[in-house]
Amino acid sequence: MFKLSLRTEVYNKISNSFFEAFGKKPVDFVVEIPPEGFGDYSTNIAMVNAKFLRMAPRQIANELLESLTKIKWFKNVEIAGPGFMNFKLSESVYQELLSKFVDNVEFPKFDEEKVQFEFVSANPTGPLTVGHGRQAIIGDVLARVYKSIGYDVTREYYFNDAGKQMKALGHSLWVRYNALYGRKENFEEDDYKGDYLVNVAQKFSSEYGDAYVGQWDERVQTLFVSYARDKMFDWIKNTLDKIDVNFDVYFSESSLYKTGTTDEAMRILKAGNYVYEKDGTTWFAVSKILPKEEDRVIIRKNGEPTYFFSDIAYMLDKYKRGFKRVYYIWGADHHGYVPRMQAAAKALGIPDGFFNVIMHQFVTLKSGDEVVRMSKRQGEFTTLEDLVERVGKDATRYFFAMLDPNTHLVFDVDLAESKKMENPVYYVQYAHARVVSLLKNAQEKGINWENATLKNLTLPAEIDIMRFMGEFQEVIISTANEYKPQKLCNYAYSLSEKFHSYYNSNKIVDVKNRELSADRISLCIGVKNILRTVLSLLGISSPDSM
RNA sequence: GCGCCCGUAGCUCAAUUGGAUAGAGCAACGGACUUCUAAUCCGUAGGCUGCAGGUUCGAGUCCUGCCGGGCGCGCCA
Repeated sequence: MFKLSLRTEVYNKISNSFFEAFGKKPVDFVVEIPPEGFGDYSTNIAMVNAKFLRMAPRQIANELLESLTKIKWFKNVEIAGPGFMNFKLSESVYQELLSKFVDNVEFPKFDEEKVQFEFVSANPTGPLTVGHGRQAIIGDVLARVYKSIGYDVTREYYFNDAGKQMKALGHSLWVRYNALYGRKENFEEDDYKGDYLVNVAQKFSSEYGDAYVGQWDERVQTLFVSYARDKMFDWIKNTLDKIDVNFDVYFSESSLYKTGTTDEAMRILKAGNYVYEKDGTTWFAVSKILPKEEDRVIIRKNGEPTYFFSDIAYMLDKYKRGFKRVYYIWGADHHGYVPRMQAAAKALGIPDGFFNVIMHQFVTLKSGDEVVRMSKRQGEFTTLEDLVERVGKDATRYFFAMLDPNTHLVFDVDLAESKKMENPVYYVQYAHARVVSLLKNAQEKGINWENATLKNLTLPAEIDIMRFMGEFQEVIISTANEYKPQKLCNYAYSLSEKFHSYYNSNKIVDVKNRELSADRISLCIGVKNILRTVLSLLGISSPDSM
C-alpha cells in the first residue's frame, strides 16, 4: 500500500533506512527524478548528511545500500558520482500505481481550513482588461486547486460603486448621451473617455429618449450613475462568465460603513494607539510597526475616509468571517501597498500568516510584430472580452495560466488563436482526444481491458510514463504551496509529450496481442484520467474528439 | 534617490526550490502517414544562464556590488 506520490514513498523508505542504519533522523535531503541514465529516482541523502555524521558521503551511501537493497520496492540501488544514490523501482510498484489512476484520480488531502481568494475586484467603471484576465485566471485556478485538496474556498470580488469615480462615470455617460443628440458637453478631467460608453448611451437613449439632454442636476446624476454602474457590472460579470470564472461573493466597499465594521476597525486602531491627528487629517501609524514605512492618511481633511481605511476595515471583516488565511491577488503596481496592509493586520491584532498577497506582473498583447500596450487611462486598451472572443475560453485560460505570475506575460494572440500544433492548448487536448479515440477503436475490436494485469508494461517509455504519473500529487501540492498555476500546464504538457511520443512508436491496439493491448490501453486511460483532471483544474475542456 | 519584480538558445518560456550532461516550443535544416487522428512523431543545429566577486562537495537557483528592463514611492483607486 502506498499513496499516489511515489517520490514521498521513496523518501520515507530511505529515511527509515537511514534511521535503522545510524540511529538518527537524517537532516533534510531530497528525492528527485535524475537525468537520463541514473535510474528512476535519486537522492542526495549521503552528501547532505556527511557533516552531520562526520562520515564520507560514499561511506554513508554504502551503509545505506545494504538495508535498502533488502526492500522489495527497489529493484536496484546504485551509488554514483560524489555520493548520489540511484534507484530503480520494481515493476510491481508501477503496476500498483497505474491501477489506481485507471480507477480514478485521487487528490492529496491537505487541510479543510477556510481560505479566501480575492481577485479582479475591478470597480464597475469600464470593461475588464486583459490584465484583469490574468488575475482572474490565476485566482480561479488556485481556488480550484485549493478546493481539490480539501480547503473550504471562497472566491471574492471586492468593489466600490460609490464616490467620486462613479460620479465621473455617470457624467461621462451623460456626455456621450448628449453627443447622440448633437449636443456637445465637455468631459471633466477624471471622466472616462473610452468610447465604450457610446453603446451604453445609445441603450440609455432607447429606454429614456431625449428627456435629459442638456439637463444636469443631482437627480439626473443619480440616474446616470446607477444606469452606467449596472451596465458596467453586467458587462464585467458577463465577461467573467465567458471564461468560467464565478465568484461566491461580491463584496461592496460601502457595506463596510453600513455594518459598522469601519467603526470597529477605528476603535481597535485607536485602542492600540495607532492613530493620530495631524493637519486636520487622521493618520495610521504604519511606522510604529514597520519603522521604514511612512504613516498613511486614513481620514481626509474633508472628512472622507481613504481607500486604505476601507481596506483595513475590509481585512477586519474577512478575519471576522472566520477565514484562516486570505489571499489578495494584485498586479505589480500594487506592491507598494503590501507593507501598510501588513502593518494594518498587525494593528488589528490579526495573526501572522492571515494576510497573503500573490503578485503578478503585467500583460502585453502581441499580434504579428505589433505589441499592444495597455492604457486604461487614455481609453486605449484591449478588453478581455475581445480577447476571449478571438481566441476562445480554453486558450485564454491556458495562456494566462501557463506563465509564472511573477514574469511579464506577452500574450501571443496569433499563437493562441491558431489551431495548429504549436499551440500548447491543442497539443494537450489532442492527447486526451487521442486516448478517447483509442478506446473507441479497442472497443470496436473487442479488446477487453477490464482485467488487464499490467505486467507487460516494461518498455522504458512505459515506465517513464508511469513514474511521471507518480508525480501528480507533488504537482498539485507545489502548485498550491507556491501559487504557481503554470505547474499544472507544464505537467499536462509533459505528460502529453510522453504520450504522443509513446503512441507514435508503439502500437496500442493490436488484435494479435490482446493481453499487451489491454495493458497499454490501461496506461493510456491513466494518462487520459490525469489529463482530464489537470485540465479541469485549469478550467479547460477535455474534448473527446478534435 | 529609495523599494519590489525580472534578466536563461534568434523569439516565447522550463529547469523537480542547492544536484549529475541547463531543457521544450516557435523560427532554420533534414526525415516519418497503403498501419490506432500528421493538431502527431524522430533527427540536426543553436548557451560564458546580463557582468564581477563570494558562500560549498556542487550555484541558473543563495549573499554582495554593478549593468539593463518593468512597476511603485498621493489626503487616486
